[in-house]
Amino acid sequence: MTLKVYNTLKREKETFVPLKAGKVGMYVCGPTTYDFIHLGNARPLVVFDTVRRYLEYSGYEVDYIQNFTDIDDKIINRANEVGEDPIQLAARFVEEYFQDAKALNVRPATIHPKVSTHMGDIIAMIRKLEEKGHAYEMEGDVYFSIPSFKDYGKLSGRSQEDMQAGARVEVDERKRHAMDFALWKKVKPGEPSWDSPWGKGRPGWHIECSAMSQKYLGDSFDIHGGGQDLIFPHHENEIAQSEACTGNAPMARYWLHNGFITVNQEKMSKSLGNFFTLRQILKKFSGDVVRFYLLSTHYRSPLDFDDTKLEAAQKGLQRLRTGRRLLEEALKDAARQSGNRRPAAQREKLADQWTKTKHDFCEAMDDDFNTALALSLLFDLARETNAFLHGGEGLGAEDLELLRHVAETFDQLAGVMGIELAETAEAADDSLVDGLMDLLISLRGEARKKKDWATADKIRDGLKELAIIIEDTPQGARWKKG
RNA sequence: GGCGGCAUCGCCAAGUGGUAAGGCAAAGGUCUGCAAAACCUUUAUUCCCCGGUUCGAAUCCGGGUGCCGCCUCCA
Repeated sequence: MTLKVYNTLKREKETFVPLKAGKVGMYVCGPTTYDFIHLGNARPLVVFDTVRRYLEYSGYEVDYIQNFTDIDDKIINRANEVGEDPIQLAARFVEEYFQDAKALNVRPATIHPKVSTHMGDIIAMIRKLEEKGHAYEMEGDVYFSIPSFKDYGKLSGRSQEDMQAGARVEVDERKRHAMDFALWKKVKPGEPSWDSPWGKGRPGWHIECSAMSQKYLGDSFDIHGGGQDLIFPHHENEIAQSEACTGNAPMARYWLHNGFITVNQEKMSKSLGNFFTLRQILKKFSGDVVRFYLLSTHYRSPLDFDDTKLEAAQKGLQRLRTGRRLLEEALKDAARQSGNRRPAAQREKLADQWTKTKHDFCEAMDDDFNTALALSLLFDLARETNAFLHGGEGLGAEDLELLRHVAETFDQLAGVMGIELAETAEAADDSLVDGLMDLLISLRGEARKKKDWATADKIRDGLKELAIIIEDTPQGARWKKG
């Protein structure tokens, strides 16, 4: 099977072929750390973390680089507002970022480079651009010269003429071309600054990604990811800087861009004021519900946000978890393992579904990471597994072996999506709670034997208040955290 | 004005030429003391509209309508 990815550069799906066999170099634009991330920021984190997991599942060794923009106008402005040192403020939100990422089960990148610790690399690249005639200095500022790079516009599909006509920003008169952009900004009073050949100053926004991706992944690498709004100007400018600097093209072979989160069909953004921070959302829903919700739509489609969507995601995820739990109980319940194996037809039906699931899952993910389809396959497998368990009492050795395979597949495939279905060890390992629950359940069992429904229901309702659900089964009552 | 995307059941959503996945919600049934969970059954002759190509289109082409995004910091 071959992986196909939609490449923004070509505007079509292409077969993915890495530069080096068995290895993938991947760069994803990370956040500017001046505040908590919002849900819109969370989407690329989850999407590209899933891309990474699937590449690894497919056997690739992945070098995953995600930067932090820790020097920037927004950071300086925020720092001035709250009276905090900008470098310190940025560092603080880097820490907060890692907490959010962990809640979403987003693994740390191989390397998380920061602008503030790569000044030498950035300055060296600007100098090289200057030497090659792609950059010019004006009174301490350095600009990239658009006309010096003939491919400018190839990612976003604009011609240089289009852009000149469409330029609405106030044009700095000193620039040679309206669209020339800053590589280095001369220091202003009260701003953090670094020494450079052009005097004190700080880097422009785009140069960091060119310098840092080159440092860690080389002149040319496999995948560059980010949100659709970065296509222009950010990624267009990265291409100009990197390819002008090295003379090699392409900077990245595959450009992947995720769609936006919208609220009432409008883009969620800070300027519209319609954003929700991840922290706000995590007060009502767990990180894996948010992750499940984000992956339930293809990554390039827009995704509309509201609570009802997350509630639906929560219930769907719960259904998968229940299926996984019933499976675990069957595997552990010695009483059911009576040796009366199921009819072969029943077993074959489940075995077929199991085989089909593994195959179709890869096919779905190979088709430009179709996580929505991939997740639906887990539902199909869950239904078939539940039906199998529902279809009789005893389980023979062959049945158990099959169920163990199914359980393993559930965990593996859900793991590719970054979702834990099996109860985690830490959640299961609470002997005090277990002991108390055993006691309550046995008391309730005695009440039920005496048909004392009032007492039995009081215990069940009381526990429900504490978010513990009691379910009666022919094998006795069981409980779970709601 | 330039460039791009989207329109599929009440809601979400997959499906790029072969006769509409999946989830949530809803209805009926099995199980249950009642529940819960699970299972079974039902719920789009139809994919924004109008033409066209084709043996055959949600899927391709043309036109229209509506919505959204980028072109300025933004994931």
